Amino acid sequence: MDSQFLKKLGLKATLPRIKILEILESAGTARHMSAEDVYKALLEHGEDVGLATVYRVLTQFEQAGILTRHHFEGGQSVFEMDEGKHHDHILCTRCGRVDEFLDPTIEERQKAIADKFGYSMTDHSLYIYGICKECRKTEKA
Amino acid sequence: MDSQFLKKLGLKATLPRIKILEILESAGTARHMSAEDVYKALLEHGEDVGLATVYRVLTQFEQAGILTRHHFEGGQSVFEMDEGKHHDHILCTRCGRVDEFLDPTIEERQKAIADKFGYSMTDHSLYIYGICKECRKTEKA
DNA sequence: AACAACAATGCAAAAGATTATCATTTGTTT
DNA sequence: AAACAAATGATAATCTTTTGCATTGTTGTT
Ligand SMILES: [Mn+2]
Ligand SMILES: [Mn+2]
Ligand SMILES: [Zn+2]
Ligand SMILES: [Zn+2]
Repeated sequence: MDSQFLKKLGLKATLPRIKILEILESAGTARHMSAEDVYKALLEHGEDVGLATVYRVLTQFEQAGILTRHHFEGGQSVFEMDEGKHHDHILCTRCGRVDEFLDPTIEERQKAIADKFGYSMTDHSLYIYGICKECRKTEKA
Repeated sequence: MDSQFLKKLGLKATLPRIKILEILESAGTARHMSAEDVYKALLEHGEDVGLATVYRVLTQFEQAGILTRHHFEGGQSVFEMDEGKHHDHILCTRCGRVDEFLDPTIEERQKAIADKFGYSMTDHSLYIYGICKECRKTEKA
């Protein structure tokens, strides 16, 4: 039960939090969701949760370390459940497709650069933008 | 004269554009400026330019390819004059310090990843966040 | 140098995303 | 079940950026 999971995080097991957790866990392919996305998904499931609450809960989940916030190009923050392993993103600016990758060489180099400049690295963000294979196909017309 | 430069870009040589160009060219250390930063700098120089115009002109300069827009963590876009060579950024989340670097290995790997996933890469953004040496010193107290 | 044509500007309003306020409801503990 | 604190929802507020529109400025032409 998600209630137990929430309590372990020190969060009250409220209905909105349980529902948002369900949405995020069952997101499948559309793992990267904006607050608005989550809000709409809730409405579709017939759940009556305010948008302000969605924002609040997402921020709490982020602080609790169970999800990550990303700043993809163009406005809103997007969130995704943490599946333990860090990864970066490559996305199609045409159709919005998102793929995930982890490149040990890049990770390593980042650390080396931080050291070289005298920074203690706390975080990093890497986004690759491009046009996916599908979109290039469609566009050939 | 900046007027000629602007005309070559197909932009009318208006006072706001000339002044904004001057600000950006002479920014020195504070090369990474938000629209608000540019606006304040103009006011300090006694120039009476509207904030809306600053936003418009910065966007035009970006489209003309003479400056680059970045999305650092936390809010506003920042702009910097293009000095020809692409580079990435490492920044201190404590004091706002920004350093620039270019790592051929990382650039190479990014391209390889795009290929592997079938994307034709159009752009990428890499930010490393951390605490700079100075800030770590101050904080030891 | 004055003119017409059209682009650019400034102000204020609008928009979009996120956060804050506060009365009311809910979860948890007793 | 009662009591207390925490969480919610509706709405207002904030912050950044964009837009609308009347006015002004720039440029090529008389
Ligand atoms: Mn991801
Ligand atoms: Mn730079
Ligand atoms: Zn695509
Ligand atoms: Zn610092």
